[in-house]
Amino acid sequence: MDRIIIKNTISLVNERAKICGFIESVRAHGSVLFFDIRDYSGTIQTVITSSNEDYEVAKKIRPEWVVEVVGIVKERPEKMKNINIETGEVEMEIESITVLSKAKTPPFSISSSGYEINEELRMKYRYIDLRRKRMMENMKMRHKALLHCRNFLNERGFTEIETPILTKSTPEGARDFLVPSRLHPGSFYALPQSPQQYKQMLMVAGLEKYFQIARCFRDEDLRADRQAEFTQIDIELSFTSREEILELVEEMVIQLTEVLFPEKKIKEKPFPRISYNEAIDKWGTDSPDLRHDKDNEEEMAFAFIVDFPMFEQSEKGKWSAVHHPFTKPTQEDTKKIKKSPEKIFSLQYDLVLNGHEIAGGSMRSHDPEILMAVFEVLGHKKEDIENKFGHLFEAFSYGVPPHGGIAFGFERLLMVMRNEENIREVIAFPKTGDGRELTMGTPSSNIEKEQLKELSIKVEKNEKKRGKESN
RNA sequence: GCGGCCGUAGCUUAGUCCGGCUUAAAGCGCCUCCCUGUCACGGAGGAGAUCGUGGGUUCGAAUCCCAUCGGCCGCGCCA
Repeated sequence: MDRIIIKNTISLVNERAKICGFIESVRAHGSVLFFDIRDYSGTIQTVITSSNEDYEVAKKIRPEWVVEVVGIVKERPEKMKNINIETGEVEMEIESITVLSKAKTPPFSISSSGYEINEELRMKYRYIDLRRKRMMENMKMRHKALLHCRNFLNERGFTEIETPILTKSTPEGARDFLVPSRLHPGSFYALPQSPQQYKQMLMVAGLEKYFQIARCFRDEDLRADRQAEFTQIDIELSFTSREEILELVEEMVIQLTEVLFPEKKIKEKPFPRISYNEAIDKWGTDSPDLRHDKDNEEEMAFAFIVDFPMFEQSEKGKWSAVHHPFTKPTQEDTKKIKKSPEKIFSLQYDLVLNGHEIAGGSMRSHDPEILMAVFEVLGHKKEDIENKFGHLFEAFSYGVPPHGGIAFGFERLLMVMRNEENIREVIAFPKTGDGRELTMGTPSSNIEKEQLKELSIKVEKNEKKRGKESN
């Protein structure tokens, strides 16, 4: 007999069926036993009486054991229906029950939302934590949202392309995670902070409309809405304009909201375009929360922030790019760019939602002279530029379509959509505040000497930190 | 790197300010027994805590002091 998923039992009244799942709760009444059984689709009440030959086995069954049940789905008598659960109009009369796996008592309750439970404990036993309804729904919505975006972009002619995870350290920007190379002792790959340069080279390749669901890595300190490892929906297209890109992502997130989160109200359509200077003047931030009521989780206040300054200056007088150096300045006179960087604006844009920056992008400099001028303002020497970005200049020298793009911080978007305060709630196995993953116990210093030797790595022991090791 | 908050049974917390009425309390969970219609089942009983760790002050420390470890949030950082 094939196993059916629990939510489908509703349509099988008076039929024999097999279900599998976890014991959610046990209610014992002498010679009648009720088990609520849960699988990923839902929960159903099952019942067994002392006349059943499996009754003695059933009496020993405890919450979270994994069982297989064969029985008859019955409509419940009117007064025994439970309108509070999806399958509350039916129950399964157990004919036979088999224990597939016993379970220890879980270290914490999984019937609650889980917010009250010590997070370190939740992370250590994440595979149990994910059993709770809220987490299960977060994971399912994550899947649906990603699928929605993938389908949306596919329908508009975008090609999904995977760029390397083992890539090259990028100067400036965030710290890189480095990976030692065995075949090239002393050389390192870096994990991508974003697929930025690869996707621009795909434009040189003529692929025109690219997207990727891209894992990105930044070795910086974490925040409630920031992880070291995260997912971007990364988009780039050729022969485009700022407005075309804004309209594309606007349509994508409006559809996403209306299809998957119909309870949400989008405050303003089309999204307002607000200049950076106006945002700073009015709200003192470039990611303002524009909701009427800041406590209203159902209100989605999207806005595009545009017209960013190209450069910002540190206290020491060093210039850096507000976004990244590939962003196209609005000024095309390279002399003016170099002479007064403070006056230069860029074709950068951010999408903000309820006080969170959820996407950022720009039109890119495809003119090598402008790109070079920007690098010079940033204080790179000519040979440095050749060394670090020569590949991009060379690529551009073979003909490059004007192009631009955008990248979504996917988890941040999802976090807001799911009314979560923390990005960890929408990630299956997230990192703690100090960058550890507690289920596996990463990072680990428990590396075989032989492995280190192959990689030509010597480790200076840091006694102070060793106590934190999980393995 | 800096700042704030936090750490007491398996879980969530009370007690900490103001040291002794504490043999450290409660709810949930767990174990045993009873119960044929519950669905947060109910009833009876029971086990379970060297109060994060180390040191100090004191006749006496969960409580005061010092150090240390761990967690969360924020700042820096995040092209």
